[in-house]
Amino acid sequence: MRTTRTDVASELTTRARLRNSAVEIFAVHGFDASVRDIAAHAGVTAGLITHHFGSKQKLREECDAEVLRQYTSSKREGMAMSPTQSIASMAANDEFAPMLLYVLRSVREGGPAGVSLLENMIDETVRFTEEGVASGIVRPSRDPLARARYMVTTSLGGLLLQLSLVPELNLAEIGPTLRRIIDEITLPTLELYTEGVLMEKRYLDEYLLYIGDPPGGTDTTTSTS
Amino acid sequence: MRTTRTDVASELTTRARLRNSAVEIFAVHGFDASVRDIAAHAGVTAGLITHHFGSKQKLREECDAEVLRQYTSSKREGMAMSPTQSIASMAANDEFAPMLLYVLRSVREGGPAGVSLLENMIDETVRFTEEGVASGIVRPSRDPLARARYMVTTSLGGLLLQLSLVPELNLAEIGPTLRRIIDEITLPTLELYTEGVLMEKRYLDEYLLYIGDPPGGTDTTTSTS
DNA sequence: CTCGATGTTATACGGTTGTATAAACTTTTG
DNA sequence: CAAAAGTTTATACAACCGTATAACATCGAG
Repeated sequence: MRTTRTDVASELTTRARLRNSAVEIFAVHGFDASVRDIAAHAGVTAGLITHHFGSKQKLREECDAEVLRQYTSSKREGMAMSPTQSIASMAANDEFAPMLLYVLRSVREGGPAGVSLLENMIDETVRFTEEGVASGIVRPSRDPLARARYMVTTSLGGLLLQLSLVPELNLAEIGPTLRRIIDEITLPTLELYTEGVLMEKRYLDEYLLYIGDPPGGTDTTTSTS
Repeated sequence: MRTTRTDVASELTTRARLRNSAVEIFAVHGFDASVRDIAAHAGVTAGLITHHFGSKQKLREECDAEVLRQYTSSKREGMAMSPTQSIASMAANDEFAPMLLYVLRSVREGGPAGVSLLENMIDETVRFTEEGVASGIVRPSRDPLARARYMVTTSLGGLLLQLSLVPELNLAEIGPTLRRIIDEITLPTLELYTEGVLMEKRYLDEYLLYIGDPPGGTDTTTSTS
């Protein structure tokens, strides 16, 4: 029985070592990576992983929980940020590279972990934009939740799409690659977010007319055109 | 030897039938779907597919080519459109559902087929926005190529991200799902594209000042800080 | 009618996967 | 020191994968 302090510590570190190895392999090679690859990366045999986690699914769940914990804790440091800002700041720290890539893969896969992460980011963006509206920095929206969902899915999806264009990126390349991508999208993002793309308000007005009252806005006066 | 006309026709239709079956299975179940599943969906055995295409890789390549052909031909009907518009118009036609889902999966996977499709869309968007700028509809950009790349990757990536949140969508649900997603993002897209999000030009101006002259401007003076 | 080419299936082989089991090794404990 | 508990490996098994091979079925050509 493990009673001594060193025993407990070594057991925990072994579990943690295997889990971290799994996170890295999952992040780099995707969630179809074999248990044997994960074990080899940790310098052990596949049976040890089964012995510690029972099944690959359980291992995956522990990885999800750990990555979620790392993600939220490394985000709580500063103030409220947009998900893109959070990711950008994490991309600056190479230590967070595996966790970050794991998060992106989770979201792209669309499983339960990815969905909860995404909903988390959307909620955060709603709060972030509300603060911005209150302080006069952000323009109010006719449907703040839809806008937050749109901003998160497009920015995150765009990042994912550009990442998937890089063939087999290893752990060392994640940070620089993310920073390069974020560098390249900074100008278009700022242009779009401050000036828009369309010169005329026609299309928006026509859509608002077609769709009727915008959600949330109790528009009693029929002020057309 | 196949000399008669009927022989050639039947052979071609068999190949086409297998190929179309493969496209559907790849579209719905992803590119990890087994050859046996594809064969079962076509009502044949796995050996027949190997006999006709040699290997799974070859089958995949023929599917890529066929889908690319369908995509470009079903797009050439109208005038120049943004990729999102093209996808939206295709989503209205349930017949295009497998091809459309296959295209989206290809792009998400990031293989050669997906990369060429994406580059194709970016080029098209550059031309599309150039026409818009010329006719006064679209606001000029400081870096038109970067903006086109940004618009394509974000809109397409956002679509992909929202699609991956729908668990195991079958062929009949693709059309309605895509239409629902596009409906939900229409208002935020129009808001963002006509009004932007930020109230002040500060952030853009500060970035332009920080980065120096926008690309295309040959900045010879070493203007530090 | 026979022959041969072609469409199709049945079967099998080597590889990889997740996982179960038991043995060997290491460390702690009584 | 020896017994026990925990750690790690070696091995095996069943399932599935892509693919190769040979046999069977079908049908037109000479």
